[in-house]
Amino acid sequence: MATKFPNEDILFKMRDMLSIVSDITRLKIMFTLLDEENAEKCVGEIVDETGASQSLVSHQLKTLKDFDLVSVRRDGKKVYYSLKDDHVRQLISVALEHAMEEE
Amino acid sequence: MATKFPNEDILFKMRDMLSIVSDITRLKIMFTLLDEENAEKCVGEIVDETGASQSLVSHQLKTLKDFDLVSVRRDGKKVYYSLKDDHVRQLISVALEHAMEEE
DNA sequence: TTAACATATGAAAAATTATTCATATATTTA
DNA sequence: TAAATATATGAATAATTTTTCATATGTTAA
Repeated sequence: MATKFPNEDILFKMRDMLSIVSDITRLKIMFTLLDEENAEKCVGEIVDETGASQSLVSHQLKTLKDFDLVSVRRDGKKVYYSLKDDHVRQLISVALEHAMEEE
Repeated sequence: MATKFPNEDILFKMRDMLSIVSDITRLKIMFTLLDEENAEKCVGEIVDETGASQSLVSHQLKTLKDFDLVSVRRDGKKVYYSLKDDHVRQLISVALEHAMEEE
Protein backbone atom coordinates (compact mmCIF):
# COMPACT_ATOMS: atom_id res chain seq x y z
CA MET A 1 0.00 0.00 0.00
CA ALA A 2 2.81 2.33 0.87
CA THR A 3 4.13 3.81 -2.34
CA LYS A 4 7.79 3.30 -2.27
CA PHE A 5 9.15 4.97 -5.29
CA PRO A 6 12.10 7.28 -5.14
CA ASN A 7 11.35 10.75 -3.94
CA GLU A 8 10.48 13.46 -6.41
CA ASP A 9 14.02 14.74 -6.62
CA ILE A 10 15.33 11.45 -7.79
CA LEU A 11 12.45 11.00 -10.19
CA PHE A 12 13.14 14.39 -11.71
CA LYS A 13 16.79 13.59 -12.13
CA MET A 14 15.93 10.33 -13.79
CA ARG A 15 13.54 12.08 -16.09
CA ASP A 16 16.15 14.70 -16.97
CA MET A 17 18.76 12.09 -17.64
CA LEU A 18 16.46 10.01 -19.78
CA SER A 19 15.04 12.86 -21.75
CA ILE A 20 18.43 14.14 -22.62
CA VAL A 21 19.18 10.96 -24.49
CA SER A 22 15.76 10.75 -26.08
CA ASP A 23 16.26 13.20 -28.88
CA ILE A 24 17.40 12.30 -32.37
CA THR A 25 19.87 15.14 -32.73
CA ARG A 26 21.45 14.48 -29.37
CA LEU A 27 21.58 10.77 -30.05
CA LYS A 28 23.41 11.45 -33.29
CA ILE A 29 25.83 13.72 -31.53
CA MET A 30 26.46 11.12 -28.91
CA PHE A 31 27.01 8.40 -31.47
CA THR A 32 29.48 10.65 -33.16
CA LEU A 33 31.33 11.02 -29.89
CA LEU A 34 31.13 7.31 -29.25
CA ASP A 35 32.71 6.64 -32.60
CA GLU A 36 35.97 5.63 -31.06
CA GLU A 37 36.91 5.19 -27.46
CA ASN A 38 37.30 8.59 -25.89
CA ALA A 39 36.62 10.29 -29.15
CA GLU A 40 36.96 14.01 -29.18
CA LYS A 41 35.38 15.90 -32.03
CA CYS A 42 35.14 19.53 -32.94
CA VAL A 43 31.80 21.14 -33.64
CA GLY A 44 32.41 21.22 -37.38
CA GLU A 45 33.00 17.51 -37.50
CA ILE A 46 29.91 16.86 -35.44
CA VAL A 47 27.89 19.05 -37.77
CA ASP A 48 29.15 17.11 -40.79
CA GLU A 49 28.63 13.72 -39.29
CA THR A 50 25.19 14.34 -37.88
CA GLY A 51 23.88 16.34 -40.81
CA ALA A 52 22.21 18.76 -38.41
CA SER A 53 22.61 22.51 -38.72
CA GLN A 54 25.49 24.29 -37.02
CA SER A 55 23.12 26.19 -34.82
CA LEU A 56 21.17 23.16 -33.76
CA VAL A 57 24.29 21.20 -32.98
CA SER A 58 25.61 24.07 -30.95
CA HIS A 59 22.39 24.37 -28.99
CA GLN A 60 22.27 20.69 -28.28
CA LEU A 61 25.90 20.56 -27.28
CA LYS A 62 25.08 23.25 -24.80
CA THR A 63 22.25 21.13 -23.46
CA LEU A 64 24.63 18.21 -23.07
CA LYS A 65 27.14 20.45 -21.39
CA ASP A 66 24.57 21.86 -19.00
CA PHE A 67 23.88 18.34 -17.85
CA ASP A 68 27.55 17.74 -17.53
CA LEU A 69 27.55 14.97 -20.04
CA VAL A 70 30.32 16.31 -22.23
CA SER A 71 33.70 17.86 -21.71
CA VAL A 72 34.72 20.88 -23.69
CA ARG A 73 38.10 22.11 -24.74
CA ARG A 74 39.00 24.96 -27.02
CA ASP A 75 42.00 24.80 -29.26
CA GLY A 76 42.40 27.87 -31.37
CA LYS A 77 39.31 28.48 -33.39
CA LYS A 78 37.95 25.05 -32.76
CA VAL A 79 36.08 23.68 -29.80
CA TYR A 80 36.33 20.01 -29.02
CA TYR A 81 33.70 17.96 -27.27
CA SER A 82 33.87 14.52 -25.76
CA LEU A 83 31.51 12.29 -23.82
CA LYS A 84 31.97 12.45 -20.13
CA ASP A 85 29.48 10.19 -18.51
CA ASP A 86 29.44 6.45 -18.51
CA HIS A 87 25.80 6.20 -17.64
CA VAL A 88 25.04 7.70 -21.00
CA ARG A 89 26.95 4.95 -22.70
CA GLN A 90 25.00 2.42 -20.73
CA LEU A 91 21.65 3.98 -21.53
CA ILE A 92 22.52 4.17 -25.17
CA SER A 93 23.66 0.62 -25.29
CA VAL A 94 20.56 -0.74 -23.60
CA ALA A 95 18.35 1.29 -25.92
CA LEU A 96 20.36 0.15 -28.91
CA GLU A 97 20.02 -3.49 -27.96
CA HIS A 98 16.32 -3.01 -27.58
CA ALA A 99 15.99 -1.22 -30.90
CA MET A 100 17.94 -3.83 -32.79
CA GLU A 101 16.33 -6.78 -31.17
CA GLU A 102 12.80 -6.74 -32.43
CA GLU A 103 11.43 -7.71 -35.81
CA MET B 1 35.10 10.13 -41.62
CA ALA B 2 32.34 7.77 -42.57
CA THR B 3 29.53 8.30 -40.13
CA LYS B 4 28.73 4.94 -38.75
CA PHE B 5 25.79 5.41 -36.54
CA PRO B 6 22.83 3.14 -36.71
CA ASN B 7 20.43 3.82 -39.52
CA GLU B 8 17.51 6.16 -38.99
CA ASP B 9 15.11 3.35 -38.18
CA ILE B 10 17.17 2.20 -35.28
CA LEU B 11 17.73 5.73 -34.10
CA PHE B 12 14.01 6.38 -34.10
CA LYS B 13 13.34 3.23 -32.17
CA MET B 14 15.93 4.20 -29.62
CA ARG B 15 14.42 7.62 -29.33
CA ASP B 16 10.95 6.16 -28.89
CA MET B 17 12.13 3.74 -26.27
CA LEU B 18 14.01 6.37 -24.35
CA SER B 19 11.33 8.99 -24.50
CA ILE B 20 8.75 6.61 -23.21
CA VAL B 21 10.65 6.28 -19.98
CA SER B 22 11.45 9.95 -19.74
CA ASP B 23 8.18 11.18 -18.36
CA ILE B 24 7.38 11.58 -14.70
CA THR B 25 3.94 10.02 -14.83
CA ARG B 26 5.13 7.02 -16.78
CA LEU B 27 8.11 6.63 -14.50
CA LYS B 28 5.80 6.59 -11.52
CA ILE B 29 3.60 4.02 -13.18
CA MET B 30 6.57 1.88 -13.96
CA PHE B 31 7.89 2.10 -10.43
CA THR B 32 4.50 1.04 -9.21
CA LEU B 33 4.68 -1.98 -11.46
CA LEU B 34 8.23 -2.69 -10.38
CA ASP B 35 7.13 -2.71 -6.78
CA GLU B 36 7.46 -6.43 -6.49
CA GLU B 37 8.79 -8.95 -8.95
CA ASN B 38 6.23 -9.45 -11.65
CA ALA B 39 3.83 -7.13 -9.96
CA GLU B 40 0.45 -6.79 -11.50
CA LYS B 41 -1.68 -3.82 -10.52
CA CYS B 42 -5.08 -2.64 -11.50
CA VAL B 43 -5.63 0.87 -12.76
CA GLY B 44 -7.17 2.01 -9.51
CA GLU B 45 -4.14 0.97 -7.52
CA ILE B 46 -1.86 2.68 -9.99
CA VAL B 47 -3.91 5.84 -9.72
CA ASP B 48 -3.68 5.76 -5.93
CA GLU B 49 0.01 5.00 -5.81
CA THR B 50 1.08 7.52 -8.42
CA GLY B 51 -1.24 10.29 -7.34
CA ALA B 52 -1.98 11.08 -10.96
CA SER B 53 -5.53 11.48 -12.26
CA GLN B 54 -7.44 8.48 -13.50
CA SER B 55 -7.58 9.87 -16.98
CA LEU B 56 -3.90 10.64 -17.15
CA VAL B 57 -2.96 7.23 -15.86
CA SER B 58 -5.22 5.61 -18.38
CA HIS B 59 -3.74 7.64 -21.22
CA GLN B 60 -0.22 6.84 -20.20
CA LEU B 61 -0.98 3.17 -19.74
CA LYS B 62 -2.22 3.22 -23.28
CA THR B 63 1.05 4.76 -24.39
CA LEU B 64 2.95 2.03 -22.60
CA LYS B 65 0.72 -0.58 -24.15
CA ASP B 66 1.15 0.85 -27.63
CA PHE B 67 4.86 0.39 -27.22
CA ASP B 68 4.27 -3.10 -25.99
CA LEU B 69 5.87 -2.40 -22.67
CA VAL B 70 3.03 -3.65 -20.53
CA SER B 71 0.71 -6.63 -20.51
CA VAL B 72 -2.96 -6.15 -19.89
CA ARG B 73 -5.50 -8.49 -18.45
CA ARG B 74 -9.08 -7.81 -17.53
CA ASP B 75 -10.69 -9.49 -14.60
CA GLY B 76 -14.25 -8.43 -14.06
CA LYS B 77 -14.47 -4.71 -13.72
CA LYS B 78 -10.80 -4.31 -13.16
CA VAL B 79 -7.96 -4.20 -15.63
CA TYR B 80 -4.55 -5.34 -14.54
CA TYR B 81 -1.29 -4.13 -15.96
CA SER B 82 2.20 -5.50 -15.60
CA LEU B 83 5.60 -4.65 -16.99
CA LYS B 84 6.57 -6.68 -19.96
CA ASP B 85 9.93 -5.59 -21.11
CA ASP B 86 13.22 -6.19 -19.42
CA HIS B 87 14.96 -3.42 -21.26
CA VAL B 88 12.74 -1.00 -19.42
CA ARG B 89 13.90 -2.35 -16.13
CA GLN B 90 17.48 -1.93 -17.25
CA LEU B 91 16.96 1.62 -18.44
CA ILE B 92 15.26 2.53 -15.23
CA SER B 93 17.94 0.99 -13.12
CA VAL B 94 20.75 2.73 -14.97
CA ALA B 95 18.94 6.04 -14.71
CA LEU B 96 18.23 5.45 -11.05
CA GLU B 97 21.86 4.72 -10.31
CA HIS B 98 22.81 7.88 -12.08
CA ALA B 99 20.23 9.95 -10.27
CA MET B 100 21.21 8.67 -6.86
CA GLU B 101 24.88 8.87 -7.42
CA GLU B 102 25.60 12.55 -7.63
CA GLU B 103 25.84 15.16 -4.94
C1' DT C 1 43.06 46.21 -38.01
C1' DT C 2 40.32 43.96 -41.20
C1' DA C 3 38.73 39.71 -43.09
C1' DA C 4 37.75 35.00 -42.56
C1' DC C 5 36.60 31.12 -39.99
C1' DA C 6 34.51 28.53 -36.06
C1' DT C 7 31.22 28.46 -32.64
C1' DA C 8 27.58 30.39 -29.58
C1' DT C 9 23.33 32.55 -28.52
C1' DG C 10 18.65 35.08 -28.09
C1' DA C 11 14.31 35.19 -29.77
C1' DA C 12 10.75 33.51 -32.74
C1' DA C 13 8.42 29.81 -34.94
C1' DA C 14 7.23 25.07 -35.42
C1' DA C 15 6.42 20.74 -33.53
C1' DT C 16 5.49 17.59 -30.05
C1' DT C 17 3.79 15.99 -25.67
C1' DA C 18 1.38 16.05 -21.35
C1' DT C 19 -2.76 17.07 -18.98
C1' DT C 20 -7.51 17.98 -18.23
C1' DC C 21 -12.35 17.73 -18.95
C1' DA C 22 -16.33 15.68 -20.33
C1' DT C 23 -18.17 11.65 -21.60
C1' DA C 24 -18.28 6.85 -23.37
C1' DT C 25 -17.83 1.92 -22.69
C1' DA C 26 -17.62 -2.41 -20.14
C1' DT C 27 -18.75 -5.17 -16.20
C1' DT C 28 -21.09 -6.30 -12.08
C1' DT C 29 -24.65 -5.90 -8.61
C1' DA C 30 -29.15 -4.72 -6.86
C1' DT D 1 -33.01 -3.16 -16.40
C1' DA D 2 -31.03 0.56 -13.67
C1' DA D 3 -27.46 2.04 -10.86
C1' DA D 4 -22.82 1.72 -9.47
C1' DT D 5 -18.06 0.90 -10.29
C1' DA D 6 -13.82 0.70 -13.11
C1' DT D 7 -11.51 2.08 -17.06
C1' DA D 8 -10.94 4.25 -21.70
C1' DT D 9 -11.08 7.85 -24.99
C1' DG D 10 -11.65 12.18 -28.04
C1' DA D 11 -10.97 16.77 -28.17
C1' DA D 12 -9.24 20.95 -26.23
C1' DT D 13 -5.76 23.24 -23.72
C1' DA D 14 -1.45 23.85 -21.56
C1' DA D 15 3.27 23.13 -21.34
C1' DT D 16 7.58 21.87 -23.09
C1' DT D 17 10.95 21.10 -26.58
C1' DT D 18 13.06 21.34 -30.94
C1' DT D 19 14.46 23.91 -34.80
C1' DT D 20 15.47 27.95 -37.40
C1' DC D 21 17.03 32.53 -38.33
C1' DA D 22 19.71 36.30 -37.64
C1' DT D 23 23.46 37.87 -35.44
C1' DA D 24 27.12 38.04 -31.88
C1' DT D 25 31.53 36.49 -30.04
C1' DG D 26 36.13 34.67 -30.05
C1' DT D 27 40.29 33.34 -32.54
C1' DT D 28 43.58 33.36 -36.19
C1' DA D 29 45.59 34.96 -40.50
C1' DA D 30 46.38 38.46 -43.90
